[in-house]
Amino acid sequence: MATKSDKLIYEMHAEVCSVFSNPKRLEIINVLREGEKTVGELTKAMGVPKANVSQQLAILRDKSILATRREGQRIYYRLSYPKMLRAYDLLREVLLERLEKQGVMAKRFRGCAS
Amino acid sequence: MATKSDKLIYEMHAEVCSVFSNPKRLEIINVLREGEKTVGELTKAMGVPKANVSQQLAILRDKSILATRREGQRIYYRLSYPKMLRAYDLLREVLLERLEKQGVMAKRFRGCAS
DNA sequence: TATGTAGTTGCGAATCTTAGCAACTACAAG
DNA sequence: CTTGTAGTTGCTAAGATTCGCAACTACATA
Repeated sequence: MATKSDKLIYEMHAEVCSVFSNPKRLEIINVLREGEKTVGELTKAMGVPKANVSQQLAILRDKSILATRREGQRIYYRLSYPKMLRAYDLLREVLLERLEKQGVMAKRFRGCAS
Repeated sequence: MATKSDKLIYEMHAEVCSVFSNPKRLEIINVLREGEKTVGELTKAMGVPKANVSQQLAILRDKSILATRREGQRIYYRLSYPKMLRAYDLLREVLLERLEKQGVMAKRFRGCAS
């Protein structure tokens, strides 16, 4: 049986993972893969209101997934844990496998050979 | 700039990842690591009401993260994508690194040498 | 000090998630 | 057909997330 502290770990684990449960946060993480970026650069890359980007950045910063560096007026964001990128990629692979499997199913259903 | 179909991929990616954003689902995945289990076994292992476990299983099944096999009255659940376990482990490592870093900080703050 | 640019924060409304409970279906054995 | 065990589903209240908007702080330059 799971102990009380097991439960606590699962909760903290879920908190870290929940970083990945939002498309905008995933996009931020993916853009930061190339290296550190300012809020303005992220905003432009994503085509999303600055305040909204800043809110997502705050969530990532609070979970210490991102670190920052100020340079004059600009604030540069970067990834704190490059390991997250491996998890990101693995989960995207799972998505792609799933889509392919479903695609094959859809084709079979429609009676296509290829 | 991110295209419309990029956005769609990010959304589907987030959907897959959101599987990890709940402690009970993480526990289910972790228990299934040992091999397939019935709902009753999961319920016992987790100490959570059966209906609640079943709901989480339904979410995982709908996202095709889990597959099932019936045997008499019992239904066995198993992981469809073992890759998810690697992502699970990587994200737990991130958590542990973060905790350790914070632990070190806390110790420094309290002035402990070790 | 005043103005502009970069970024953050607070708030409210709409939406999604979660958990508990009761009622339900599915199978097996008598 | 009835009873028991295994699992699922529908409903609902409480709580969490998300997004847009306006107001805010921080720094630089004049």
